[in-house]
Amino acid sequence: MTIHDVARHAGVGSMTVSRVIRGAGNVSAGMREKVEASVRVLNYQVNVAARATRSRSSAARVGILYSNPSASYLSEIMVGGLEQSSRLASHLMLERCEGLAGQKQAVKRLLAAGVDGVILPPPLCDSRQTINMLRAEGVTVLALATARPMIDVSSVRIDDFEGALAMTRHLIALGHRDIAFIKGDPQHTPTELRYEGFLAGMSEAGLTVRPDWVAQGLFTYRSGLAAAEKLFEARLRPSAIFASNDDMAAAALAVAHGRQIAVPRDLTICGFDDTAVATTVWPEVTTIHQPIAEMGRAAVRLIVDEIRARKTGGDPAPVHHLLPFTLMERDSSGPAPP
Amino acid sequence: MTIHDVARHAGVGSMTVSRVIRGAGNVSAGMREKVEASVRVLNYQVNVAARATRSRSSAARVGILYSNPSASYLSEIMVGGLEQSSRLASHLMLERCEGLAGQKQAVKRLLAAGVDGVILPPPLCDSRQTINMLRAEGVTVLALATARPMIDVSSVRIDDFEGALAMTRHLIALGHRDIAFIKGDPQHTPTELRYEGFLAGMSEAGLTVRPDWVAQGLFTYRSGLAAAEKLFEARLRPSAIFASNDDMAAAALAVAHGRQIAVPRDLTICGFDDTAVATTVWPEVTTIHQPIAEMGRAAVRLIVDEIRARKTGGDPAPVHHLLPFTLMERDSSGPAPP
DNA sequence: CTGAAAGCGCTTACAG
DNA sequence: CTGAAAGCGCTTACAG
Repeated sequence: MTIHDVARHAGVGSMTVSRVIRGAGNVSAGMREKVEASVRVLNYQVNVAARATRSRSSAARVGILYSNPSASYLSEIMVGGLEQSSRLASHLMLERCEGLAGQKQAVKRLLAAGVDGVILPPPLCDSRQTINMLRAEGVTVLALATARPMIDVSSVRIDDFEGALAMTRHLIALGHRDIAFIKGDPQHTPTELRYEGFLAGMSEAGLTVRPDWVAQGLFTYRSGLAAAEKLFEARLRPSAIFASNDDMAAAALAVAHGRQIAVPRDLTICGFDDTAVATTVWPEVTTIHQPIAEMGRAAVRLIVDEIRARKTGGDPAPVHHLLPFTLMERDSSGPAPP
Repeated sequence: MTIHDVARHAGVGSMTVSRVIRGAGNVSAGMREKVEASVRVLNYQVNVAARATRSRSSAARVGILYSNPSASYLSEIMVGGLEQSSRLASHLMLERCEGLAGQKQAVKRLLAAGVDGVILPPPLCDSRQTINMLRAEGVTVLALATARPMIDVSSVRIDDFEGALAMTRHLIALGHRDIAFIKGDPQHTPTELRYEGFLAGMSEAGLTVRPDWVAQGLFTYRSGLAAAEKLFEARLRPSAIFASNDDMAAAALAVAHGRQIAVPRDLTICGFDDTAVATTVWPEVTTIHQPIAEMGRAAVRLIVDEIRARKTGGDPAPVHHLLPFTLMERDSSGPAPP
């Protein structure tokens, strides 16, 4: 089943079929319809390999460079990324690195494989050093799920501030007024924004934030254990704990369980990110869902566009794409006790 | 940089270069060396797209059909699978499904995309129904990380019995004699094998298994909570708990934490699989690591071989590939208390 | 707006 | 064992 079979079936030239399937312009409506009908009838599918040989510019090679911490995102990124990549006839590569030395090696491997662009999930998305290393080799870079996009680097993300604000409003709507917060690692970009979103939500409801109800965490489970213990040692016990990621929310859940505090009857706990652990623990954690698959799709689309523009001599401006998040209401949250 | 550049550099014909890079026979040692040297000097890389156009048989399309529970494996599978896939110039697709209806739709989408073969991670790898559905459409199937391979379906896996045996021996070597076990979901294939491996390890050391130290779980965190609570209510407390997966080990850890039992000082806890949760919780869980990336690589290689054999009119026998596991000693295990 | 020709980089026959 | 020719299925110029 080739382009020529479709052309014969539709009674047009092969070039017209090529134009239609590529979505190129310069095709009359009548021709387009005939071709599209034939494509449907014959169940034609482009041969991406053949396409790639001829149109060098289409065969963009895109790498995803990740380090351990973001592994939980990875499969979801791949779901969207692979789909988009096969649609664009681009090639997707996965490369893992750890530490700075490992990073340099990984960049070398990617270059040897001929990458044109690299997508960086967290936390590498916020490493100026990594970005510069890649750019020095002429590689196009895109930051995925970063909280603070750099003005000169294309990004795909959700709004962390708005996410935290939405969660805080949700808790307040459930009747909670005594809300504690577990902050994330000060080194990571989402930390500040999520905390500010929380403060904004409290403030707009006229609620105060007690200093002993704010605990410092590091986004790890272990830090969540310590933070939760600290919160429970406060003079008054909050009716809800908003942890700024799911790992720490899961830890808070474990601590509550150990203290025989029933969740959500006596205490509401919620997180952020909707990673695997949120649905692993029990009760499952109410959290802010990042549309990671969608973000992977968008990332591949944007970076391939940018690569193509660059190959044809252009100097495309960075694109910043903001996607909507979703508040996932699960069993770890409930109305405030009377 | 093409095959012709290499040929010119080496002073041979392009066909000779093609033979060398493909690893085909019929090349004299002298020629081979000259070509290999030039490849190295010029840093030549095959253009997989071009290769794929000519050798039709290479352009195998492989789908990975997964359902939610195995999502934690997915990124690791992709790491190995993508690498192998790009080496073989095959195409990898990802498709998710939930429930039986979703499964039928997913199979339809995969067929529409023209898959030749489908890799099934757990738990779909053990669904005769799914396998038959795919086979009815002429699709080659491979079961990944199944515990009980079906005689007529190719598989890539580790030995669950040996894994559980190794962990049990490890605990015994640490001085533990009072070892409790949390079983998995009776519906899943690894459950029985892991339990048998545990029994074999205990038996060969002349240790008895107390009935009240064996708890039934379902592989979920929640079931692990209940199972651990039950174990702690036994008349005597074990010095080690071997949970048959990491989710349940994490739950046991949470229960121990709640009861102020120090891990690993007063209690050793270990799991199986080495999924993300094993390194999320604290202390990190000692567990049996499945080499998932390697398994992804092997799965793609085997299924592409099988697809090619079938395309050329052959009727290849199913292949069963067993990979070695690794015991990951982390902080949740330690010597038995005196 | 449409199509016949040339060529992408490789491999499959075919001939020596 | 070695290589010149033809062709994979598509797209990029080029001509109408």
